Order: sequence, then structure tokens, then C-alpha cells
Amino acid sequence: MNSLPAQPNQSLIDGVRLLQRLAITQEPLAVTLLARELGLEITRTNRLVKTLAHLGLAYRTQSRKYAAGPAMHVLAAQSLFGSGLIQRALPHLEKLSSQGHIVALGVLWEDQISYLYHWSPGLPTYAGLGRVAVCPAERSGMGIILLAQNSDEALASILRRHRSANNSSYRKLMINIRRARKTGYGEFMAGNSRSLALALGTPPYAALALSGRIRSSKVAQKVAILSQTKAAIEEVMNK
Amino acid sequence: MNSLPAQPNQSLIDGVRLLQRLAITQEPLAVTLLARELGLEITRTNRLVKTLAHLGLAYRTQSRKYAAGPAMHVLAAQSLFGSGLIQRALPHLEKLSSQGHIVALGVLWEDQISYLYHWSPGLPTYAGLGRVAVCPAERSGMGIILLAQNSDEALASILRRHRSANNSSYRKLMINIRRARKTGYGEFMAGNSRSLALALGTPPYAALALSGRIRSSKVAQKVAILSQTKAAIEEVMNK
DNA sequence: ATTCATATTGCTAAAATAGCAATATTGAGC
DNA sequence: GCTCAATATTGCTATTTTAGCAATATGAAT
Repeated sequence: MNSLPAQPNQSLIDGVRLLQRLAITQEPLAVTLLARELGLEITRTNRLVKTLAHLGLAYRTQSRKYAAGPAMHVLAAQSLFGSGLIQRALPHLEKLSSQGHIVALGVLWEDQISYLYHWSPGLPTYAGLGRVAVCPAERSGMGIILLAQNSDEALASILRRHRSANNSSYRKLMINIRRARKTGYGEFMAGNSRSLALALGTPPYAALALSGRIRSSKVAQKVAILSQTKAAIEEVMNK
Repeated sequence: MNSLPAQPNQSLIDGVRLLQRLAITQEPLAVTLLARELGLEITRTNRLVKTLAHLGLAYRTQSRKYAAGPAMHVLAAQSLFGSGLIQRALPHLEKLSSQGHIVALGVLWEDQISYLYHWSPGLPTYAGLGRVAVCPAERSGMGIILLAQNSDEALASILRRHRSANNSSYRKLMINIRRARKTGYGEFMAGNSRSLALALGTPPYAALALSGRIRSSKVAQKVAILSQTKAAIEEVMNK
């Protein structure tokens, strides 16, 4: 993202990754699992997680597993403001409600999509916040368009590190990614539900999606609507 | 918050503090200022901030100042879910709208209150999110009730580290804190606007407030209403 | 252009961490 | 309850990383 400093601090880098991993699921995780998932040594992981626990950012259960701690509320408040994306995007996302589809705003982390907003018809607008955990990027329109920004090598390196090594799903993903690069939008089908997504920002920092039973004949129209919202959000973000 | 690990990682601790400091204001900050504010050495600060910049969590302006970076959106999405507080509190906060006052949900960090939610009459519910930056804890009902949880020594240590060393304001704060400990709610007057706040959770992890032109005769009634909301939020948080 | 303030890096002493091996703790199965 | 196996945690010291000085670079202001 930026030039490496003279002395990049590996403890900070991996500590933040652990923090992020703890944040995205509710279930408490064992140190061994955390270490394996992030490719870290166990003792080191244990100490970093305990440091996070000391800060209140992690919480140790009786069975010595770790989950998000109470200071996560503090970090949420701070990063919510620091990001400013939800605050500025919400008025525009709300306007998409009338489409009758799921509306989502998400970000890519490693090989996962996290949702800033995930709204289904019938819910009040405010209920879309922090409602949904994560989705594997390869099974998400947003994931596909965000992954598509990477070079094939960078992509391979991301995917190699995660269980996504499965060959058949990898090939499917690459097909979707190549199409996304050509069309400019991410598309993923799950059963007869279609997810359409556009990236926000250059370089992209988030993505925007509509999901539901969208017929092929309506795709261009829905993408055009997403484009308007994309432009509107990018405009307020560039101020 | 938790027992110190065998090898607490100071880089992670201070790196996270820097991250938090960058998140809570929009203006880019010079390294010197960051270092002074957090009581850190300049070279170290420079390297930690550059590591954050490498992760995308900080952004370096042309004039070599640092602000929140694009990965802050990612952290916001993750911590929003990891915290779960906004998601679960919003339906209850919305019910407070009919009171005709400002409704807020905030957290304490060092000597500052950050807002998860800060809603004013006339706004849509969703607009209360991430709208307001920070407020010095000593000038906030929420700040007072949250600071009141600390022992006098812990309190002195928090305040000593910050510019709040001002004697007259310190004395006023202590009066407010002692009253809060007795009454169980935080109260702060700014002009003729009154702010009333209750802490959430044991130990408290956040606070809830109503602010506006609240007459003395109405205080007990408003505190009772806040208590109901507090109980409702605590209940959903304990599941 | 020159000056000043601040950011950044090179360098090495000093301090913190890594990671092994040992120990402690917990949960599962008797 | 007891034993065993799996996992977490810590003590220890070699190794690595960081701290912080001094030097340099980079901008901004004049």
C-alpha cells in the first residue's frame, strides 16, 4: 500500500492481523487455530493474543479460547469515524432499497469479504449495519470484483495461503475474475440468486452490490443503477 | 483488562494506540505531534506510523503528515461486526428518538469520548452513525460516568498524561465524578443544555446519553427512561 | 536560493522477541 | 474422581529486532 519503512514492525503487523481475525467471527478461537490460519508460530501467537487481551481487544474464555473483547467497541467507534465510509455512503445505499434486492457494501480482507452494510428488503435501513459476518471472496460478486484488481501472481499468492487451494473452485474463480476484468463488474451466481458488484475508489477500497433474483435481461440495468450510486459515493468520499 | 502476558508486546500496544489516535480525527497529524500526544519517542513513532501506512491503515499526505488510510474501512467493517454493540443497540436507541433530545452511545478512550452513535432530532436514525468525532471526557455526561468507574489514583494518572492538567477544570470534573458515583448517572451542563448518561455493562464498556434542554424537574424521569434502554441493551449483549 | 523545522534513515548498543523444551492446564474418556 | 492426550503457557537464552543518537534528507516558508 505504501513504501516499507526502514524498520517495519512485524509484531504490529501480525498483531493487527490477529485482531482482525478475531473481529470477523463470533466464536472463540483456540491459539493453535489462529496460528495455523495466519501462518504464525504458536508461542508468538499466544503472546500477541495475550497482549491484545491485555488491551481489552481480545477476550479469553474459560476454555482458553479467544474472541473479540470489550475494547472492540472502542475500536469500532473510532474506526467508524476514521473511515467515514458508512456515514457518507448510507444515504445513497438507502436509495437502492427500492430495487427490491439485497444491498451490500463490503471490503476485502485476505480472502474474505466483510460487510459494512448488508440489507435485505423488509429491514429498516439502520439494521443493515454489522449484521453479517464474512463471506469467502470467491463466492461473492464483491469478492470477485475486488480480487480482480490484483495481478494474477498476487492473486495466486493470496489464494495459496488459504484453504481455497481447491482446484475446481479455483478455476471457476479465475473465470469469474477474467470476466469481471472485462465487464468492469463482479458477478456471482448461487443457485438462482445473482450478485452484481462494483468496486469503489481508485485503487478500490470497498465494493457495492445488489443481490437477488436478477434475470439476465435486467443485469445491464442494475449495473447502471449501481454505477450511479458508485459515482455518488465516490464523490462524497473525495471531499 | 486482563493479566499481563509473559512478554507483552510494546510495539503492538503503541502501534494500536497510534492507529486509534489517527482514527478519531480527520486532520492529518505530524509525527512530532503524534509522538508528543501519546508520550512516545519520535523515531519510534515514525517507524510505527510507517508500518501502519504500509498496512494501509494510515495515509501519508504530501506534507508528510498522517491520517487514517483506506484499510480503515476494512477495520471499521470488521470491528463493527466484532463489537456487535451498534447492531444490537440501534433498535433500542431508535426508541429514544421520541424524547426530543440528542441520543448518544459512546465509549471512553484515554481522556476522550468517541461516539458510536450521535443522533439529533430531525435526522434519520441511520445518520447518527460515525457522525461526530470526539469530545473531551470531562465535558461529557458519558465521560463523567465512565471516568467515575476508575479509582481516584487511576483517574489522576489518566488526566495527568493529558492536557487536562488545568486545575480549575480538574476540580470541576472531580465534583461531577463524585456526584456521578453517588447518583449512578453522569451529568454535565454546557450553557443551558444538560447531558445525562448511564454506563453500560459491568465493567462498563460504553455509555448511553440524552442531551438537550432538560429541566431539573425532568431529570429523574429521563434517567428512568435511560435505565430501561440500558437494561434492554445489556440484555441483548449478554446473549 | 537560503533557512528552518521536521521527517527519515544508518548505525550499533541495548532491549525485546523467538522458539525450544519444560510445565501447567483443561477436556475427554474411563 | 483418575488418566491421558491435547493444548496453552511460561522460563530461558540465543538471536533478532528495536531504540535512539547523530547524520541526512526533504519540504515549507521566506
